[in-house]
Amino acid sequence: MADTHSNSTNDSSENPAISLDFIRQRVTDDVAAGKHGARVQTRFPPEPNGYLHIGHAKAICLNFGLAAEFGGKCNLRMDDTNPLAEDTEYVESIKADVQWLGFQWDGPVYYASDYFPALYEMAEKLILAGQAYVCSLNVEQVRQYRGSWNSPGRNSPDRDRPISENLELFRRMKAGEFPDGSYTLRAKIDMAAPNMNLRDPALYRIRHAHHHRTGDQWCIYPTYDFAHGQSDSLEGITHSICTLEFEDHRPLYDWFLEQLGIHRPQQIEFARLNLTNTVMSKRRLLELVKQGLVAGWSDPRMPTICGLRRRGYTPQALRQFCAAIGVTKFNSTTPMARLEEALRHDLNETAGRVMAVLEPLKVVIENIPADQVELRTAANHPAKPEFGTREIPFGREIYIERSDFMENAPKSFFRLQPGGEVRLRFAYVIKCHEVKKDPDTGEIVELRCTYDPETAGGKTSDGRKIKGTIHWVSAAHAVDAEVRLYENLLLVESLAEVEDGEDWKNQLNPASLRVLRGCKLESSLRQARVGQSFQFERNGYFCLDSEDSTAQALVFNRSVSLREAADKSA
RNA sequence: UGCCUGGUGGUGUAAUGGUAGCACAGCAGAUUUUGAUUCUGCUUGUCUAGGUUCGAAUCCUAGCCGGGUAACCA
Repeated sequence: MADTHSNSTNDSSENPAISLDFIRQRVTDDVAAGKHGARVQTRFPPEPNGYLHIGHAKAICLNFGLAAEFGGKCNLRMDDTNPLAEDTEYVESIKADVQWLGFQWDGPVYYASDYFPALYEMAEKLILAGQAYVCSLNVEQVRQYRGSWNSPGRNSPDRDRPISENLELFRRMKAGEFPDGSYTLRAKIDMAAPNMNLRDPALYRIRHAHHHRTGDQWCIYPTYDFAHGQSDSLEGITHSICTLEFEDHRPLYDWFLEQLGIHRPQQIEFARLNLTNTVMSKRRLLELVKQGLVAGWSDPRMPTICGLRRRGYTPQALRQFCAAIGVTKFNSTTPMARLEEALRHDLNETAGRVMAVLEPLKVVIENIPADQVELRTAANHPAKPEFGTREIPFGREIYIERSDFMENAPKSFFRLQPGGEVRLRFAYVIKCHEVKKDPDTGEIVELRCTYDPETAGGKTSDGRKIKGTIHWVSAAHAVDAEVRLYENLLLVESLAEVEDGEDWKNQLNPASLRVLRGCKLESSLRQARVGQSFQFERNGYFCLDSEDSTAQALVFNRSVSLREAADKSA
């Protein structure tokens, strides 16, 4: 997929830091020591059972970034050892998301399933070496035999099965002679090991299931532990980076490679990303999608890569964010505001400015004839002349934001009020002298104003100060559109605050999506393309919705609001 | 309760025995035709207790607190 964001990039903040994080430090040391022939090869190994999210982006930036910085390579490998959960739909989305983020894997996409034959051979090798056996215990029995943290486990009654019998049974498992769950192949390590992962872990289980790539070729599938390290090894990975929960698996990862006598990558664990006010677990994300609580994986409220993309996040902003949060082993939580700030930082530099009125209030400028239209020149970026200018029509009837007018305004309010003046951005100063209301509801329906012809461009001829400047759109030229405003998905910062037994979905923010219809946009927005970001002046950064917008019915998403001064009135 | 692992301002993250810095947030001010941006300044921190050392966030000991971990998930 192409980088659909046409705005120019600004990756200056992605320059290599002066200080290295602990992983980069370690890789630096390894290279200096000539380990693995001073070669650096990483991999990003997602399981294709869901869509990638911002947490994966951290891992992607780390793995691909590391490879790039050390002149190495990074593979993309689908960790597809569980046919029950995986699907090609996910494979395709993962590839698209990685590329959109701006990374390209080395060579073809790899699959753990490509190694099923090799893995099978390794399993037989372990059986022959007396280090693996076929066990007939069921799930419940295995749990009981495993013991607990305080008590050692007991050996399986099948632990001392003769090698020849193990081999025969394993081959029959492969041949499909047994039903699911009837046998497993287990490593023979130590049922009293303090590390539970070493208490004879399962290597293979029987699953008469259709695999998204190997079809019905196999009915036994390797477990994560048996597949991951060896896959790394087969690909010549030097540094196998994963998240903290795999720390306890490292001894097992190393054990397999040592027993098999094959290339030994170094597993290094880092803390996964936690973000406030959102959900990140695949299970919960899937729950939102399945229950229709969001409009699919790409709902702009989702922390998925495709959701963020549709929301208007740029690859640059995401990469900058990942670089800024750093890599450690400390279990931290990053405020959502930090992510939003990364987007603003990028878009402030790259997004062209336009005017759009989200909640329109009609203003009639009485001293302009009905048929008069004047073109005003507007800068496309206040600080970047190279963005050029555009002509915007100005006439008798315009729309301004309802919130930019107040009848009984406090002193701190410096936009439009009865008898007061305000500057129309790029146009003239207007003065309000009449407020028209709906006789029944009392709602303000129209403002009658006059403009000062001596204030072309907004500068007064007599030197009087005009404090407020508001945006506006010519009523005769405005384009109607739907605009979607987004807020945090969750009301609470963390789901840890949810009490046991309570449905976490009670914490979903009812205001996470607010749809505004009949918004009045500057006509240039008709030419907006998917992937292009704009700043609607004073309102925030917006982009065309990639799924629901049509030429007849434009739909814009607010990517992120502008920062607002704390004391802003009204 | 075992094992693994971590603890630096409000939130993150540097300092690799030698001035505790940076970012985000917050506060105050300047500039501003976006209450944006930009710029300036400020507040707030080494989990605790001992020890080693001329000198400790860093090394040692003990404690305290947090996270992970007992799928035929990954």
